[in-house]
Amino acid sequence: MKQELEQLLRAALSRLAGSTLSQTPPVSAVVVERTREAQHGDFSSNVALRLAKAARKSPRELAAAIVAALPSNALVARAEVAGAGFINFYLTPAAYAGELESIHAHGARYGESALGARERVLVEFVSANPTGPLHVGHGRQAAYGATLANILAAVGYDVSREYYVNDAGRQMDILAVSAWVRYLELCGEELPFPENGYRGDYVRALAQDLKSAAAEASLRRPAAAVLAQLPADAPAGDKEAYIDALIARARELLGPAGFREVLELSLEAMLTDIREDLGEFGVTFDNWCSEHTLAASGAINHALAVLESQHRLYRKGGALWFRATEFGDEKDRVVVRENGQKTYFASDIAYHLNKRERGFSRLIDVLGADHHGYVARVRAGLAAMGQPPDCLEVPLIQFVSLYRGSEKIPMGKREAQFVTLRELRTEVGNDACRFFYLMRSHDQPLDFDLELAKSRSNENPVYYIQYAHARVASVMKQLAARGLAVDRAAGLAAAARLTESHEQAVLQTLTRYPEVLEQAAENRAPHALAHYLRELAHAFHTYYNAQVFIVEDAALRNARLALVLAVQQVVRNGLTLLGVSAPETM
RNA sequence: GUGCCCGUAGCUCAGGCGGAUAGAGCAUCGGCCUUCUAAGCCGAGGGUCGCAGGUUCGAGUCCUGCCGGGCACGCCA
Repeated sequence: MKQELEQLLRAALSRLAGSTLSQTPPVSAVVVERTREAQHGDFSSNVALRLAKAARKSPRELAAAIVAALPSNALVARAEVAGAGFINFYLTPAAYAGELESIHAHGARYGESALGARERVLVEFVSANPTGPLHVGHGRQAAYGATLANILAAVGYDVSREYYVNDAGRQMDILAVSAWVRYLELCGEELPFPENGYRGDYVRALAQDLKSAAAEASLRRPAAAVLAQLPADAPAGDKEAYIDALIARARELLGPAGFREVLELSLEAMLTDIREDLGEFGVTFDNWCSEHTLAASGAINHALAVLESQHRLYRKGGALWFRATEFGDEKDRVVVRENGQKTYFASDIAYHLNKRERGFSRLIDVLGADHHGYVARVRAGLAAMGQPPDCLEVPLIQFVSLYRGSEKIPMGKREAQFVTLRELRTEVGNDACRFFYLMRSHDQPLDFDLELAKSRSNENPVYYIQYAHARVASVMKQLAARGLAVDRAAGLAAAARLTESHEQAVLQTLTRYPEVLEQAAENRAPHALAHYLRELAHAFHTYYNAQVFIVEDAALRNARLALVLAVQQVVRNGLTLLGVSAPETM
């Protein structure tokens, strides 16, 4: 509807070009918006106000000329000049009837559009290190990324969802050695647990896995051999030096293959856990991209070669540096350390170059807010490798604080008592969990109240929306119980009977859905959809209380049922994008 | 110190490519179940949009400065 009105305005403007206007204004000047007040019509445009100065006319005068030049259209009952020079559009009943019909015709696909023009977008999200279970912060990133991807796909982007697995580097060694030490404990060895090791219970589970997998305790070594001549651990010594020495010792005692076995098994177990956790949460990926595999394929060397060919690298102090400052970063960055090791940054830019080379024109990285320093660096890297720097977008997801009522739950990785996503989902349920994560803007810190999310009351917005869906289902059951059936065609044909103010309000809200989806996609703002669904549910509940749907008059009854079924359809479509179920009963 | 995010009703937050009288939920107060699910609806009160300037026909929205809060600034991963 909105786009059609914009086209009408553009047509009017080009008719005026050469006379009233010196030239046809740019497409971006033509903006049509929903009105806030019913007395201002259904849609409104401020083009005349924007163009008045250039046209050397008063806004109202120009608006009148534009209105006079508007082609006639079946959607528009009348267009008039109002206020300072706004052009207000009043739609015909047929316009709404047509949109109602469209909802029924498109069903689950209503709201989809071609806005994205099949542009290939890679949405990378979660990408948590596989060194422990996901926590509530990852949950927010998962909900955001999955929903954003759903919405982008709905408006016509060719979307791929990816999880980047940081399975190379020291933190994997630390995980492996943590699991191994727990395994040795299980075998009956007595040795201290490293200060810098991973302490969570899941590491003990990994040790159990190791024990059942390792035939005849083949990975067991005497504690004395493990600990011989190791430096002191914290607090007396350096915990970093200690764990590195312990890793080296493990490699030495188990051999490269044995150590690799421990590492692989731990990694696989963690990834399986993460994959299942996310799967239960309704979050799936098209690709799990392994850093280790990427590095083994030569991607990092390739990226470094590209940088070298552009003369963006230099040596200083034995290390290889990238001239990031030439691309807007605050300092140059090391890509290969003095010891010959490539940095995490090197593999990061290699990964992003790889994304581009796989054919994705737009890269969206969903990251935690604490990663914001990383954005300028990676963008600099992309630019230096000849990629357009604005192809990378990084929505930063602010932190989640958990509350039980008014009491804040302390969190912190170090204390090993941080709340996992699984615990949260188990306690409040997947639906409430996803909705609560999504109802706040992602750049706003989130206070997640467990009591509220669990409450089955009017305080809880999830149920409010789901209830609207279930209520429609209930109406249909009542209908059947009275020996009646819906005649959708008859209802749509009688759409002109939907003249009550509540019916107009429901229609008006329903027809906004495609606009909401496009806006949510363009602003990367899934929460806009959550808010819209609450408004739609409100319009419906109000209507439900004000009017009886199952009336004697068959034409009116079918028209109302067609309207109410359309509400159910749009609620279901929206909830599906949010990853929230749409129940038939509550 | 430098950079990023944020500051809107008692509380939690929408509204941010400038647009007409700033909204919602919760909380508070008052109403509505013999009639399609009351997990619902209707009504009332509640605001210096952090502060000060600027840009213009028009600023919660854009610009500058300040105040306040959060986060980040490694040859860690």
